[in-house]
Amino acid sequence: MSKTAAPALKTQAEKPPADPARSLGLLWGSHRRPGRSGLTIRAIVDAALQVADTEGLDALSMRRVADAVKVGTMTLYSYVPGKDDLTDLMADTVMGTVYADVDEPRRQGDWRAALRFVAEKNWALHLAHPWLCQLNRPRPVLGPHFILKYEAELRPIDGIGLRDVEMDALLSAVLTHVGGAARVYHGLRAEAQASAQTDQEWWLTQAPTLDRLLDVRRFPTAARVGQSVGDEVQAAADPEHTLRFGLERLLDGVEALLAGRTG
Amino acid sequence: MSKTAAPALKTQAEKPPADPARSLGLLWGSHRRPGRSGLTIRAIVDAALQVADTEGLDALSMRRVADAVKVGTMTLYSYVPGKDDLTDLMADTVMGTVYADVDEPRRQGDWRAALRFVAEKNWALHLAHPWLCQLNRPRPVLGPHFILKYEAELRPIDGIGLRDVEMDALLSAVLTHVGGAARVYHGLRAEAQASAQTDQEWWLTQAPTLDRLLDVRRFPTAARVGQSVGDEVQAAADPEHTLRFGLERLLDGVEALLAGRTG
DNA sequence: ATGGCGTATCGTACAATGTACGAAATAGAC
DNA sequence: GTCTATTTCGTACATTGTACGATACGCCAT
Repeated sequence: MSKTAAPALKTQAEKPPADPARSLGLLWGSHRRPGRSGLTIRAIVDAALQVADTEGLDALSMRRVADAVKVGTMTLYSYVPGKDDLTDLMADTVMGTVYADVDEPRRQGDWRAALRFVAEKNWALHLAHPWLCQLNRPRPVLGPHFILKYEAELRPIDGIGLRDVEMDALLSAVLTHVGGAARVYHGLRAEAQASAQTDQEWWLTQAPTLDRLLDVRRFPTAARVGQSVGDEVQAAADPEHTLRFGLERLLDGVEALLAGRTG
Repeated sequence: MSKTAAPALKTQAEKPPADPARSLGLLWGSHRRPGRSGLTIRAIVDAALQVADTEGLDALSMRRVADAVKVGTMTLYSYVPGKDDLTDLMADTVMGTVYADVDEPRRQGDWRAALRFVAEKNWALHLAHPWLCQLNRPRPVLGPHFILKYEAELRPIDGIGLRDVEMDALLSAVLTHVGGAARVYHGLRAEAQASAQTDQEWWLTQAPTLDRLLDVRRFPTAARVGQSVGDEVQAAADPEHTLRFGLERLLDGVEALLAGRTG
């Protein structure tokens, strides 16, 4: 029927092997060894970070990065196997900027203070690099800075009475929570910017449309709570409140668990 | 320089207005009104869901969907303004499959049982539709099924002693937690499938490479905990454990808060 | 039945993307 | 200075979302 003569059809999802050893080696290797043109992996990653931080992940293309470092597009591929590896490098790189050293979280006091500190720093990380929760790498990155960050975040909750897997689960819960709040936060920001309005104005313009559609009779709770949340968003402090509330509940829950074990 | 004669350059991020009223109207409108070819929005969304569920979000293209419903690609655009709106419709549609009715969570018992039920159902939702945590819509979808789900999830925690914004924050924390666990879960699954190995085998093949790179002297805690987590993953039950641990801590924390207020 | 009108259909086209391929240029070894 | 291996990068291609316009069809007045 259609005249398109497909040269090859992919019924299965077939990707090139994506050698994990190669990727790991890249992450852990030296990024400062210059090539013939004086270019380094470090410089490529820095340029990519610059683009992503200032123009968003959508603007991050291989051509764009190549232009930024003044080489031909394909030259990048002699430094980095592909775009995914580049984003891995970007992610691992910013992981190195979170803590001054591997014991900084530990120095904040008890484990509660440390986890609050961890949450704060990760929140700041997501604010500085909005693309972090956009890039959708399925596998964890496992670069050196990531491991170091993991170590830094585990230390203050080591020995407080949790099993190893519980420590991991707790940390994962905190980080996931921060990431989720950041996603919401950026969603609101993007919305505001897209409509060239403030968050407040967005809710005001959307309210009439929603009111007509959202029947208070059918959705009494949702309508009331949504209204309250909308009011708070107008008051501007919202996603951080959500973040703090969930975090404190989580910490209280851990405290209860520990108390139950020692008591 | 380059011979590409760009007809228009975008220095700024300029998107077509993406009329929110239009999108909302589409979400809340009738999806069963057939066009001249007998096609309906419902049928399009169903076909898109089929593709995304079975072949992944990467395989979801307008051409693919159009083929599935046996129309020309551009015909879709007389039903749906664009791909983003289609994914919005997909998301809202599956939101309607989570609960049997709006009071199902409430019927599970107290608020703890209800929230556990909510977490379970959302977990199942993410397992059935892996693309859910991949699609990166910045703004919330706000379709009818989404609102109904929100209502269903709010009701059991209404009147237990939380302020409105706290109810929203708590629910958001639970859902974010589930989503995060699901992301990890799918990451492991994808990894295993990509390498045509089981999770266990993946850890086994990666372990030697990692051991060489990951110095136990520099990362004692991370090395030990990572090892433990790896062992548990081999034991197969892991992401659900992480999910359950964080959830229970969160619930305990809420309980402590409520006890502090009434006591 | 027939003519006309409005809209649904959809073939073609275009800009953008990641990257495979292979020719050209260049640095280092002798 | 010549040879060789590697780096550089222009070109090309498949794939994506979707803008544009020509076409074809259903419906209504006649």
